[in-house]
Amino acid sequence: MNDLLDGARDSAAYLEPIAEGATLLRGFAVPAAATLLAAIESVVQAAPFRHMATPGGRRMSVAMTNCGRGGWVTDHRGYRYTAADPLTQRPWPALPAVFFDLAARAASTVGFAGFAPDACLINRYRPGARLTLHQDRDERDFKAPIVSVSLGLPAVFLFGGVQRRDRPRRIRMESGDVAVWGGPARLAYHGIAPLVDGNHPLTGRCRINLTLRKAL
DNA sequence: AAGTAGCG
DNA sequence: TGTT
Repeated sequence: MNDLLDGARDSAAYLEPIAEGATLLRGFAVPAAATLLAAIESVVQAAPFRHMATPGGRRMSVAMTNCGRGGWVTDHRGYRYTAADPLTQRPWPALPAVFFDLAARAASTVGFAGFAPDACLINRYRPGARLTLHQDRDERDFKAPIVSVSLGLPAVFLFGGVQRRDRPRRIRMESGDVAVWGGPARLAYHGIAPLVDGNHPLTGRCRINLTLRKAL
């Protein structure tokens, strides 16, 4: 299992700058992808995917679940991190070591040493699902970066600036790609364009995204 | 301290 | 969102 992670160092992974403080690691998670998928399965068994509601009452097209000490949730009361899954009233499943290690290593590779995530949001995109431009600002402190892992179908990642008016770049994310943003880019607006239908050997007709954060 | 990852 |  460690050899899967170590393998990333020797694979064809390469870095691609997105913006100041934001980097794309292409192919970084390819060697660990199957292991990550297995861990996702076990999380979902305890905390199933669900479509949360925005404070305005709209159902999100992306299905979500969480693992780690904190889980991101939204409902009519707003956005926040909770220790327990509102669906089951039980604590969110533990953060799998393979998630933690991958995120810490990706962060350290691009200059964020000591990243210790305590929350992982798992997003499932089916064809047509999207995330409009938003900032991640529900975390306690913004010193820690965000690490985002793409698995399955490709998607167009929209990455803008810290001002909403900044026009986002469109970046194609493929399975095994990892985006890391922090420092001056920590509050950058970002999103995902509507997922294009397709079939991926790993996930079938969907894309799974892991977003690791230090939230607490 | 009001509004929000959605909508047209 | 609710409340000093």
